[in-house]
Amino acid sequence: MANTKRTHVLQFAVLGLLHEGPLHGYELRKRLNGVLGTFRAISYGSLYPCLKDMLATGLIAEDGPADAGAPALTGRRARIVYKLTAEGKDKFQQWLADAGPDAYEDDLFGVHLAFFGRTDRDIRLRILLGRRNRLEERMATLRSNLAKRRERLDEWTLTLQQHGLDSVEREVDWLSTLINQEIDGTPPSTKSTGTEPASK
Amino acid sequence: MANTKRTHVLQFAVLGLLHEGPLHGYELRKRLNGVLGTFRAISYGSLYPCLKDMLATGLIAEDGPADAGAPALTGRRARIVYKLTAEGKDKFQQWLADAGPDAYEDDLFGVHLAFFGRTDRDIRLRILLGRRNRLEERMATLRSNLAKRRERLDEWTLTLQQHGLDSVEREVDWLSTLINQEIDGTPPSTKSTGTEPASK
DNA sequence: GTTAGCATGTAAGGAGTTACATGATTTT
DNA sequence: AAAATCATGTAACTCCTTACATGCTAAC
Repeated sequence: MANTKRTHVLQFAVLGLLHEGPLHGYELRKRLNGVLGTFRAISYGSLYPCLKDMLATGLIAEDGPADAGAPALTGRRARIVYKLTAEGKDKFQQWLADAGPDAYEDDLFGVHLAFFGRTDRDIRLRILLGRRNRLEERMATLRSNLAKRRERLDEWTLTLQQHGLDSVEREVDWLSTLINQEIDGTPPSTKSTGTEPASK
Repeated sequence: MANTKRTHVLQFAVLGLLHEGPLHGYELRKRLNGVLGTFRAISYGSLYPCLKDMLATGLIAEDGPADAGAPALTGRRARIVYKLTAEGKDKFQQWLADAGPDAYEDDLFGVHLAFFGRTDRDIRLRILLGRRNRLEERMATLRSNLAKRRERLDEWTLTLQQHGLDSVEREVDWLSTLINQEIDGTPPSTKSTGTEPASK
C-alpha cells in the first residue's frame, strides 16, 4: 500500500505558495519564511529533496518556460520552475478542508492560518476552536503542576513556568478575539494586542 | 578522531538533575519536563541511548544501591541508578559558566534558566542580556519585514505575524524585569504578569 | 486474572541541518 | 580578477519519535 502518511508541513506550504503561481526552488525558499513560522528559514538541503519527492508523487510538475510571473530572467543558471498539477491542487484543497488535530498542532496551525484566506469560513472556525481547546488543556495541566510543585521549585524555574503560562494565556485571548470576529463577521484586526493595553 | 562536539541539551539537563542526587532513567524522564520546555516530554527512546552515551563518555556512572534518596523500593524491576562522576560535575560547571550564544538560543536558554540557582550572578546577567539582545534583533527584522510587506499580505498572515511580534515583545519585557532585579539584587518575583492575582 | 504502572531497552524512520560540489552572471 | 548573488543538488549526520520487545509488581 502506498504510504500516504506524509503530513509534511513543508509540502503543504509549497503547495500553498505554488497555488498563487509557478515558482522555482530558490524563490520558493525565500517566501517560505512568511508562511512557516516567522523565523524558520528552511534550508535547500531540505527543500530540494522535498520538491523532488513531490515531483515523483505527481503533486507538482515542471513548468514550461512561459515566463509569465517571472520578472525578466536573463541567462543565470537554468532554473526549474514548478507548478501545481491537478493532483496537487486537489491535495491542497484536502488539506485546507482538514479541521482535525493536524490542523491545530503547533507547526501546522501556523501554516493553516497563513492560508486562511483560501479556507472556508466554517473550517476556519473549527480550527480556531480546536486550537484554543488544545491550549486550554495545556494551561490546565500547567496550572495544576504549578500548584502542586510550587514549593519544591526554585524561583527561576517558577518565573520561567509562569512566563510560559502567561504566553499561552495570551495566545488564548488572541484566538478568542479571532473567533469572535469570525462569528460576527468582522475582518481580523491588524492592531497590536500588546504592550500598552491601558486597561488593567 | 573522537567527536567531542555534542552540545546536546538533553545531556546538560541530565547532568543538572543528577547534580541534586542519583536517579534512575524512569524517574529522570519524569523530572525532565520541569527542566526542559514545559511541554517537552522526552521519550525513553531518546533518554536511554543518551544515558548509555554519557556512561560511555564517563560523565555518569552506575550508583551502588545505597538507597539514600529513593523511597522504599521493593522488588520491581532492577533499576539502574546513575550518579555524576567527577568529569560529569566538571562538565556541568563548564556549562553553567558558558554565557556564549549557546546559552541564550531558544532551547538552551530555558535549560540554563532552570539551573540559574546554581549559576554565578554575573553569568546569569550576561545570559539574560544576551537573550534580550537576540530577541531585539529578531524584533527589528520582523518589524522591518512587516513594514515592507504590509500591503502584500492578507489579514490572516498579518495578525499571525503581529501576534508573533507581540509575543517576542513580552518576552523582552519579562527579561528586562529579571535583568533589573538581577542588577539591584531583588530576588525574582513569582507573580503573574497577567490575568489573575493568584494568591492561593 | 487482567489491567495499570514501573522499568529498561532497540530498530526504524521522520524531519531537519551543515558542509560540500558545481557552475553561471553581475557587481566591485 | 575577486566576490557576491543566483541556482541546484547530494551525503552525512543529528536529534528526536514511534513502535516494538521484555518482564516485574500492585491493585482492582
